[in-house]
Amino acid sequence: MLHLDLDAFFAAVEQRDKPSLRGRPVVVGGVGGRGVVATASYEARAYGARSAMSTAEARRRCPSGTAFLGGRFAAYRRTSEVVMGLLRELSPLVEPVSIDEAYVDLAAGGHDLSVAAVTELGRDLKVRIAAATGGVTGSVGIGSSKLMAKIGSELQKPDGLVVVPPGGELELLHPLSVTTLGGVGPATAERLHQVGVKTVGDLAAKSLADLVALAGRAHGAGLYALARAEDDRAVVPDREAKSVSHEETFERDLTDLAVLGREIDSMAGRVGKRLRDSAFSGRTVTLKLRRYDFTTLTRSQTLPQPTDDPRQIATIARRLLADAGAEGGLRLLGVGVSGLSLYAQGDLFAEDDDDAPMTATEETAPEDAVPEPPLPADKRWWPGQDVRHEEQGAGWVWGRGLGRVTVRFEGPLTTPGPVRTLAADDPLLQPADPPDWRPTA
DNA sequence: TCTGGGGTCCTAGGACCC
DNA sequence: TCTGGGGTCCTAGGACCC
Repeated sequence: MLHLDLDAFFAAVEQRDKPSLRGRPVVVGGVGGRGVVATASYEARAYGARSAMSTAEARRRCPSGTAFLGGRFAAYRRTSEVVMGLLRELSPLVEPVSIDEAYVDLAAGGHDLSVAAVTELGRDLKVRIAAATGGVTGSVGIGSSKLMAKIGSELQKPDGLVVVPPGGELELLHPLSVTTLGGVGPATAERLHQVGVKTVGDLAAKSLADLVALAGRAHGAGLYALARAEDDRAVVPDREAKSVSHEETFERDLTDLAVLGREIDSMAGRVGKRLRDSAFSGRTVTLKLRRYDFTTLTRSQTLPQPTDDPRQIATIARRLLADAGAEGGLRLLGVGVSGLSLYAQGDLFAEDDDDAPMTATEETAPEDAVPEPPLPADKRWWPGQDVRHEEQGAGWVWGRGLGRVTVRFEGPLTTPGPVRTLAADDPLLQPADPPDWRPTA
């Protein structure tokens, strides 16, 4: 496994594009009164500027002559894509973790996995990245798992290369601070410190039961394994998005519900557009708000059908805001949609085609009060396109116009058949479906 | 002039169902 | 005459990551 982490990425792109910034402290992030630092160049880090620090604090620490920049995300994305392209030459299994970070499964790329060979590969990769990006450097870690590769890339930043030889994992891991492990943030670190755990070695001495009691079932079991360098997490090249959201911190706290309503409309517009651009829609609309005193809460509502409609998203978010109230003022609002499915409202079913798969319908949500035209006899639904789940020959098909139509097939969906419209009381839709029913009939 | 924005995953309680 | 045992879905919050 290889892990690549580009060094002070946003600041490095700025220094590449603007020679006058080279060798000078550069801070990229929010430049408004409530901004925070996204990336500080290594020159700025020398003065104590750090990611996630308020920009005001970074201004205090850095000398005059420091460049404070708002960021040019299109440029970062282009540069990132160049780098990801180089990684994909190494292996079909590349998992971008963020715009400046990725894992590569070298085994899947058919490489010689000897220490000497992967060391050479890492060196060569760094040279090619610098050449292709005009001087952006990256730190590379290579090891037997995601855990070891990631730790390797952190050990010699910037411009580092660390190969962890197989068998050397625990020797490297155990002296390190527990906070080196992914998933150990401030809260977990504090609790671990209270029971005397400072290093990964200390962690490895704890029982599974102790860690589960301390950090919860999933997290505790994860820590127990990582402390032993047990990590079989696979590289997942194409993760599907699970939610889409937009949020904004205001320069000054807002109280006026009319003003806040317009902010919601604008955010719902962005979210709806992004959903539409990616052909997703979602059922759960979430409003996030942060009050004047930084208390943060979320309110959500789940719809019977997925939506990507900005007006519908905004209407729900506005109502959630009205219920939550804006007393004292809000410093942040956010609008999000989750529970996503690949689903085009109507469009998938609008085209007529004569491959004539089988289908059946049942209205499941009469309270939706969707005006309900009789189902046209020539309507075609496409199991192959819209099956959301396939297992043991069972599947669910989505229709339009009648609300959500959920049909359960007790048979393979592979054989097309003629369209059938079943009444709600059709025996085929009853719980006692004959187990050998084939929807080819 | 403290404390961004975009996400993921997990937990827990309550409603509801069989 | 005092309370099952699964399971799913929804909501809310929290920890964490980059």
